Amino acid sequence: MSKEITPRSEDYSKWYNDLILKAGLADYSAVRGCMVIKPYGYALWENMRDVLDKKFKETGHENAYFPLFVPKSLFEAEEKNAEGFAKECAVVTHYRLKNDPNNPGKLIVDPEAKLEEELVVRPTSEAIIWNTYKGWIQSYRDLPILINQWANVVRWEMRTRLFLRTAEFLWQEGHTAHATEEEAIVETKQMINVYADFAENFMAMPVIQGVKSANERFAGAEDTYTIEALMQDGKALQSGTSHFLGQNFAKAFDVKYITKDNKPEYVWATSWGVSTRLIGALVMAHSDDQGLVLPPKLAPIQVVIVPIYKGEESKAIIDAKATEIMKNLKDKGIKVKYDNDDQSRPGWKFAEYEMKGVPVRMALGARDLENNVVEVARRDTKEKNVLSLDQIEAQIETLLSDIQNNIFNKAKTFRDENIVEVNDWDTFVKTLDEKGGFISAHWDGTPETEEKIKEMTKATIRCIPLNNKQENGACILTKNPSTQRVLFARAY
RNA sequence: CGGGAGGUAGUUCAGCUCGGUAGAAUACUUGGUUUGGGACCAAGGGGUCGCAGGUUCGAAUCCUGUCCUCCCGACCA
Repeated sequence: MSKEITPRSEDYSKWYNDLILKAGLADYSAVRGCMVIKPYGYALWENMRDVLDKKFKETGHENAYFPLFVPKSLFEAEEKNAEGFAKECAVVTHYRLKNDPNNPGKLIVDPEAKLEEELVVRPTSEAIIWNTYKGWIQSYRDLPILINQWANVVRWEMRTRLFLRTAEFLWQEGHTAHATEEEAIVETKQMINVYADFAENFMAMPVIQGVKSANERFAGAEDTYTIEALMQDGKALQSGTSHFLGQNFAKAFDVKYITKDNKPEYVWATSWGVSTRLIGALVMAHSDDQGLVLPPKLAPIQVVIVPIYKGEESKAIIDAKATEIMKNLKDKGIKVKYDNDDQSRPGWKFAEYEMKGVPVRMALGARDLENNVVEVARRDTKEKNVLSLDQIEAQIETLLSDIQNNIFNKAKTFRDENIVEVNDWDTFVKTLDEKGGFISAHWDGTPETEEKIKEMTKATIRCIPLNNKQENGACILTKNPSTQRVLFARAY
């Protein structure tokens, strides 16, 4: 069949692309670097979005929506932020097309319709949002502002990869304003915790929480907190970030509030986001050469029932039983699909749902009905078991939970096996080349050293883990004194 | 932006070296037989060969230009 995917061992990136395309998550589009998210991929995003949205609301945030376009003068207000994003901005310069007089049927940009001021298509929304917050904040009574928006952003990346880095992507961005530094820092940490909890308990993807080095920090932030995950090929993936923005944006947009003591004070800010990149992370974290492996908590379909019948009469009987099982599972809140499509045969369906990563498959045939059993296959281990149809709902519920735990543990074991402490340069380089993974090593704390290491090895500091153990040591490269280890890796 | 690969049927690709009526597999349509791991038989439909020029009696094939996509790198979430 044409639906085979390239094995990971042969070509990891080809495997990844094959998987996305053949599992029906996304397609390439006519636009460079932009992809079409297909219904199955979008369903996955919706599930992620719903869980996150609930968590944001539980932590006191509200959703709002700000414009796609940012006037250039606003965009450039916060210098570091502007500088950081400038080289990847799409810019709107005109607002009208007209017929090409020299080429009938074709359109040209109407030179008469040049904008007074260019509009930047948002690569992130701090500028437009802080310009707005200025009008909303006068007193300490107006604080905090805790807002999130679900949106698309555009970053004109030189090289793109499905989900991991696309020119346009979907994300959420939280933007909060606080009266005190302390409160803003608490918020920043709270949100990275929300992300870590989501990654581990829903995506079943273990992450390391930490702080970015100055080089890797978000443009315009005082501190960037990150969750870092490890992919199966040994490369790290930054999966979510939460920024403490200090008073940088408040100063840039002149956002002050009057304190209880009637003194003007700049507002403290945070911003935090995760994107459709998480889908790429999810794919790479668990999937295998047969296709996707999805965590039950996020899978668009948790259980698929495949009927196996001979003739119409047998089909009718199995239909009846399968429909009953489906109803009972649905009553338990389980997402079930009963695939009684007569156009494809069971074997084809088995392969297809494995490709799509459906966690549990039930195969129900006449033979099973006679014995009051059903064949249940789990996607993660590919184990098949014949289970009694009595209390099947409870058994499936347990199984789904087992699968969720199992794929998390598997990913965690892999991750833990791939964090190594390294104390000398040769081993550092050798480990990167041969094994990949996170390397815990001493660093002298200077941006120059980090830059040099990056140039020499392509490895960057992924983060300085939170609650990092303090110990004296010597920098892996310069041998200068160091007080703690940081995590290095090659990253996506 | 540098390097590489590519654009021919819905899809994957062959054909190009050496110019001569556009091919395969798969998918699709119809009919039949099937259904416990990607079914089988029969018939059928489907492509201005990325685009624009040029050479030629004749171009998917040769030449020039151009657009686009993917992969690797630099940049980045």
